[in-house]
Amino acid sequence: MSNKSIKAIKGTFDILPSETPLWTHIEEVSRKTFEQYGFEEMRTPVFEATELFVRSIGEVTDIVQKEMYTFTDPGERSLTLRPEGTAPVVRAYLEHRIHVNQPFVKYYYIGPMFRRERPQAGRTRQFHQVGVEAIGSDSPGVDVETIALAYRLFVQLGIDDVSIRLNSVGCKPCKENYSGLLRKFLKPRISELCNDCKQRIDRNVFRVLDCKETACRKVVAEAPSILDSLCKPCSEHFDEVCKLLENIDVPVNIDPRLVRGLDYYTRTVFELNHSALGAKDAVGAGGRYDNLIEEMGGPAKPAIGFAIGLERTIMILKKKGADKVSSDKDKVYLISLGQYAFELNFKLLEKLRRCGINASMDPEPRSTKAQMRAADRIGAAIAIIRGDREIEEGVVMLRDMRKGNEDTIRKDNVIDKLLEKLQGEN
RNA sequence: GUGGGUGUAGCUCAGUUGGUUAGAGCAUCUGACUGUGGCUCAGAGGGUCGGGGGUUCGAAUCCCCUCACUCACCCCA
Repeated sequence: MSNKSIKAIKGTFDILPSETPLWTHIEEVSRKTFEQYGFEEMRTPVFEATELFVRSIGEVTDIVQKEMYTFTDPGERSLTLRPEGTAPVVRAYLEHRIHVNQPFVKYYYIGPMFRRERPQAGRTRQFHQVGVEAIGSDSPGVDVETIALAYRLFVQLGIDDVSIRLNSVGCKPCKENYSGLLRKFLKPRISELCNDCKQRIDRNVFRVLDCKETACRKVVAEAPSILDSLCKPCSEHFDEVCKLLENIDVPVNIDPRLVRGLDYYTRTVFELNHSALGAKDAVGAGGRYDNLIEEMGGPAKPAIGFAIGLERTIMILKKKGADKVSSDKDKVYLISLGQYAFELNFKLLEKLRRCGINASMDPEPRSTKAQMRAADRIGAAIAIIRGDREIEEGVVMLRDMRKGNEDTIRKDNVIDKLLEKLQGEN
């Protein structure tokens, strides 16, 4: 390929018509499932003030430090393409003062996110997420509803073998206590840890728990559990979450080593994993963020949410061979033998479309064979064939492309006959 | 940011120790079938062999540089 041609930029990709039905299917299933659970759609801009993400995600996180698409607009404002969906929703929630008359709200969003990472399987620079945020309650029931929804969504998509990891990182004091304990535990064993983890002890201790190096895992296996460091309210909250989850048969594995990358998480955190994805196998994740809204200058409103990655969901569906979605409405193809027939068909084409029938025809009257092939290729249910013979008799021929039989009918009855046939099949 | 791998037709890929007009399958178009798709058969179109430089009588093949893509690590969904 010539390197002069303009190509989609690294980490982005086109979704061609052969793939769009799968994407719209996932979006439709998501919308339907979210609305069953009482969530409403929120749409926010794809770019925001940079400050929004710096404050919410956390200044020292990798996302903010090196992965954001940040630019200065001609008005000298620093803007950033959203790297995740929670902060914008929270911003909109506060900006419209929704808490004033709606103490508890449930939102969902669907759309592209942007992070400048090195692309690889299941990770692109423009990627797509669907997610939810439930704002205004710290009831364990909301945690459970949210986790159940995440699980349900995958089941609805035909993925019933996700595994769910669940943990609680506690409230702020719990987190601080535990990070102290963990440091105290790790410092004497620092020589046993990998180089990355040696630095993590000071920068972000929790991440040591997540390390995949076997040496680190060995050390971590004996580390104190965060669940033992929770304060009484956090501990009771977590127990209640676990109990309720059991009641409704959502399978979770409690994993005291589960931590999240974003700073704002508190208490319940969870991750949905699938074996088809390999080492980094998260397809969805979320958790509580009880302090974020207050930290963003709003009222003290506890909240919880999650997001799932669509590219990864599609990877799973493809590996399962479940990525073929049923085709839409039946189509009709008009075949013209000769110029005059072509003109008559062109008139009929528009009439059919006005009746709500999906109809198309060749842009020019080619050979019968070529037009038949075209009809076959688009998967037409019915071909309307018209040539000099039919014109002379005032009829058209309807060919059922699946059965292979043909009917000759009067041209004035075409639409009624078509509607009848198409309806009979659907 | 780090480390591997791969670049030949729209797609998937062959291409021998360097050898002259660069191949196959799929896809597309045309025909066999002068008005009928899927199957079969025949034919056609489609390539600056990623780019640049070097070695050589001769380079897709060997050397150097470069670009792109890809997988993994880091981190995240």
